[in-house]
Amino acid sequence: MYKHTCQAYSQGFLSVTLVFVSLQQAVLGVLEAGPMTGYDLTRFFESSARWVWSAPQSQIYPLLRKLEAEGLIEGEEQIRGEKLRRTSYSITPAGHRNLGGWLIEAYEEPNIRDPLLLKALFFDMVDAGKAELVLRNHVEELQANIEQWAVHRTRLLARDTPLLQKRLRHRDEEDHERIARLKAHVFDYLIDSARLRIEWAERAIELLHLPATQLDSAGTGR
Amino acid sequence: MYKHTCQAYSQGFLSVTLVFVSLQQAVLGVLEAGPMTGYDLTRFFESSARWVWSAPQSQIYPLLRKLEAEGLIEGEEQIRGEKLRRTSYSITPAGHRNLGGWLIEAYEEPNIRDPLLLKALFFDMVDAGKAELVLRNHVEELQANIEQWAVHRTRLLARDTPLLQKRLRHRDEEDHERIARLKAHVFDYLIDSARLRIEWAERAIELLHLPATQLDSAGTGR
DNA sequence: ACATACATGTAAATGGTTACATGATTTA
DNA sequence: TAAATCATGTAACCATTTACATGTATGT
Repeated sequence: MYKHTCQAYSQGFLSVTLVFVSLQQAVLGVLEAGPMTGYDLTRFFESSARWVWSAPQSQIYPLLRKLEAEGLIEGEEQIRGEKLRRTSYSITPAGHRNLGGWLIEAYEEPNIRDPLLLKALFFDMVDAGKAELVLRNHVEELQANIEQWAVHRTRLLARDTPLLQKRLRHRDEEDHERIARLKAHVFDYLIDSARLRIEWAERAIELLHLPATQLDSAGTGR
Repeated sequence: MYKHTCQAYSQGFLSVTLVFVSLQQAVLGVLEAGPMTGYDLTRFFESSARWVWSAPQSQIYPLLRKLEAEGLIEGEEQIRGEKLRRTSYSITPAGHRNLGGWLIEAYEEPNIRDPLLLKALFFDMVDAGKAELVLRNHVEELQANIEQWAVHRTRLLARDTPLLQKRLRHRDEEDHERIARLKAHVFDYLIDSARLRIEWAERAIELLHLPATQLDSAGTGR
């Protein structure tokens, strides 16, 4: 997220600064499965059932031109029907190297910036019922997300998503199970963290409503 | 995070669009405890032991001028020593209303954009040992964060942070315990979600290294 | 014929990061 | 007297969001 700079190595005077921007890596990672057009990528990043990264259409096309200018992807013009031209992009060897380099770079936590937690910090300033509504809404949203993620997770384990199928075609068969498991595990995290958040929100609702007299007896332990 | 627009109410032709930007609300929320200078706010948002929101100094001063122009905060010039002028800002009644309105507005989940999950999705493309290093680094970082958050949580429960003490001075004594508990509960979440992430990362390391032959027997259940 | 999906583009505004810049006051 | 802290500012750049814009192909 955002721009991170990282001293990749600095020995003597040599010091290379890598800039890593994640939408770029997300696009490279998706294209690693196989060629796609800007339109395909747009649909993928715009909805994609709350995938790990999202981007509006207006970010995709300029990025594709930038990546092509840098030689990380390569476009091939195609004609559909009579006039409709479209460009199918594939990742180049340089793109592969760029992605691989990013993957093994040290990860630095972006700063936490969670608007709901920010609200929760100040919920004592407003009516408990109204604060509760905000939290209940959030719980419902999370529950819907969990269902979508669970479906996606199951499909990954069954190797039943279009992207994964394309990707596995150029990988050794003996690795297929490991690859599917690793990807599904990412959705394990999304599901479990949403569940944790639901539990947290429900406990927060309790705390909002506890009257002063009951507070001293309730547990604070940890 | 970022700009969200929300149809606060639309009856007949009346339609009010609220724009809510969280750094603004974070600053208002902090100033609700009591007046502060730009410098105080800068230190608070720059480090603040991984608080819920962060911002560099370069964002603070322009924001303060903007909030003052909108009448949400009010600056008072002070002189320290002979020449050094500084401005102490307090929240105005309009600022209070703005903050209160934001707090009870519906929360809409920002899109997930988690660079580590993105990396994890593609970890099958690189050497397992190198991917493991990235995850182990992350686990260490999280453990350090947990310690800081745990300290802060304990201090909140003991009503032992400067900001909370300032804040409680203008609140009914019978609410103090509830307020402290609510704020501490936010740090409960930070701590628990970091623990979950650590567990997830450790399981991911296992998955990275499982040889093809072992994979079929290991559990996938859920 | 009309709506929907395919396909690509641009512009303006906001929020965030990094870096540069300057000077006063306090403490060691 | 030098270093650290107090105090405030600006400029350039990047990532993201929202909105506008245009045209083709396909299915009903």
